[in-house]
Amino acid sequence: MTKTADGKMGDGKTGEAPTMNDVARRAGVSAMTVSRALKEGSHVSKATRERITQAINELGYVLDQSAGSLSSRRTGFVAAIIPSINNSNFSDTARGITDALEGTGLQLLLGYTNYSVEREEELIEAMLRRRPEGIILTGGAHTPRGRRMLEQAGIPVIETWDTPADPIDKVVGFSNGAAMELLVETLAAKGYERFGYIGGTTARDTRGSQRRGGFVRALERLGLPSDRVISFGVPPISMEQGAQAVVSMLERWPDTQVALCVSDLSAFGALMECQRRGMKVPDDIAIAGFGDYEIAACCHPRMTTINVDCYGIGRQAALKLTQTIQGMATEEPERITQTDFRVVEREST
Amino acid sequence: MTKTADGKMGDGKTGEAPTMNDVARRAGVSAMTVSRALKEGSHVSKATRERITQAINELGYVLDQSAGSLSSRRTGFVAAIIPSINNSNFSDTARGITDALEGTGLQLLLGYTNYSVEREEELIEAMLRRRPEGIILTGGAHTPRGRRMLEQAGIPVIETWDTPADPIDKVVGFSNGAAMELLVETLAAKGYERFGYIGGTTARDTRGSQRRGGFVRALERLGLPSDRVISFGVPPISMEQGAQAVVSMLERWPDTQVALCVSDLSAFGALMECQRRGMKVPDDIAIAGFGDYEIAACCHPRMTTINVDCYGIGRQAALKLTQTIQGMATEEPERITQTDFRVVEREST
DNA sequence: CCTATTGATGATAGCGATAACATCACAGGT
DNA sequence: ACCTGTGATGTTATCGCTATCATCAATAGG
Repeated sequence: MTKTADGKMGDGKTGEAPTMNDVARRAGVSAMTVSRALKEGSHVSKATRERITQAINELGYVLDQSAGSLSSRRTGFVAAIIPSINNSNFSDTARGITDALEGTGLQLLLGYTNYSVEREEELIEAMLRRRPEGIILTGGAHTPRGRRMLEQAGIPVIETWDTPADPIDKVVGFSNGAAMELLVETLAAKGYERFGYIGGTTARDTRGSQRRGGFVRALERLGLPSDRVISFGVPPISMEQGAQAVVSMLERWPDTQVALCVSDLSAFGALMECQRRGMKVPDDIAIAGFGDYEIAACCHPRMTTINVDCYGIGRQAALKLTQTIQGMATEEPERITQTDFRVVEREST
Repeated sequence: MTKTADGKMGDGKTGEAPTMNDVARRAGVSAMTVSRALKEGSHVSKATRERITQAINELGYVLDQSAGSLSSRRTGFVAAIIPSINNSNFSDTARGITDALEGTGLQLLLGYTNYSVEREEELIEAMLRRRPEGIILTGGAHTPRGRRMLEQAGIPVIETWDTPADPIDKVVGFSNGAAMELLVETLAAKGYERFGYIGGTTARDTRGSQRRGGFVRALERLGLPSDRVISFGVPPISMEQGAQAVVSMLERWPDTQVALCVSDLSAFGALMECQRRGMKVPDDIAIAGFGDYEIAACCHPRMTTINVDCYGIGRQAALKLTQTIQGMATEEPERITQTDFRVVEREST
């Protein structure tokens, strides 16, 4: 309950929210001056600024940015679309984006697709309606219409988490296939020969498919059998599904020496299930994941996995975006940025 | 590369994005009719609608919603502020919100505070600048200015994940203290007597503090010692910190029978650390968490915890919001909604 | 056949801010 | 004293859309 002496009621439930004009009138200046006072680096005298600040506080005024952006033709939005908000790899990327946007005056508009390109298309349109100044996507697989909208939007587009063959604009990512190949090679060098793979069904999860592709390629190159592939559950596959999948795998190919999983989550599920069945990891079976989630470093035994710079992907994507937006001053940033990945060998292999 | 015959270039890189007037001209109607054609439930003849749709496709037009909302005084935004986007409990809530918003034409504007009320205040202001039609917060602890802004915003405010003593407007949550009390009682009934608690330092994480409060209260009521409290690390505490904390606990109070943790994540870290040290859970020490994360159901041994309806909190909050926004038609929804929680007894206790 | 109702469309006037230009006062340099 | 530059402020004209009212035709009811 604020108490005010003026005509309007002061309990915060004023019929209409105050506008910049209300502030201007109260401070005895023009609206333009208020606008200036609210923007850094504008010339407003100290005394005036104080009167305006006071008026703003008295009225409880909050700038209306949608009105402002219509006029200034800058919305201050950056859109980002990730497959899932619940997957800590992608939420790390979202964090990286937000953090890199901090202080730029740009705000993140976040959406998630549930790994569906159709949903992605809807989201692209919904975001584009808000006129973001740039857009960050996960992966390079889009519907034709989605892609067309992106191309025509006239804003920088950054595809991440992948290295599309035919990128729309800019890219910050890595080859999921190559990463998995590296993991296979590393483990093969340790003497493992009978590899199994656990992943989700079908191609909805493009990164998952690419990892499986890398698995097969690497084994073929090494002359090892590459057919022990379990596809289980709709991506993203859960811990529980990882547990079930490893059971299937052990039934079909009981002599499997090492199970590679599409992500640490399914790998963890598999690991726990093996322990539940009294198997020793890595002695009876080795297990490795992908993503280097928190859990991989903490579980027992600690999990071998591929570390991916999720946060860095987000940061770099946002950086590239802001450079391009404010850009022109400095050089245009590189179109393609390859991010690092590395095998983290731990106790599970 | 679209090919067009008109003056403008057709490769999607037209200097200026087309506006509704461009569409109108091309379709031979007024802008108003285009606007109607883009809105469901407006009277536009089939033939006209088709011509407009075609013009839109040819031009690659996308509605500018910021302009629209200025005019219609409805932004179509709902703001939500959560402590962390990386915590699956809260991202579940965010999912619940998004899902409940689906089809309402409302879009989520998501921000996270990193458990800082100062950051929350900044976020509240940033979001309010976008004129959301409602706002969903986590917890009932805000800065005075943050609270004032919320009260004056003139939009429905929903506080979640908690039951504030003095709510701003509406609430969807549960008592974190009561939930922890229930857990203590349940375990005490099984015969445990020497309880320890692992949580983060200080009050930044209000829900964490309340859980600890419930722990102490319940034990006092039962006449059991309530001083075995380890505060370790800045909230939210990680798996790794949980592991370290349980070590401290065992050093100080080696005969602790059961360790309750502020969340499943720290509980999991503790569980793994105990196994690493060759302790049997629950025989040598029992462990329980809070939140019923995916990991609790999947680890070995499976973890006893408190299940909280994270997704439902989000869903119900968003539902309450949309009801209030479109509202008036039906009854105003209840101000306070208590959500369920329950003890899930598993193998770790 | 006349009025009432509904559907389809257009014209006009903002929504609340800011860009761009216009003033005016004043400080310095000469 | 004169010119110039700059800081402080105001005025005007949009930004791209939609609310609202107005118009006119077609349909329905009696």
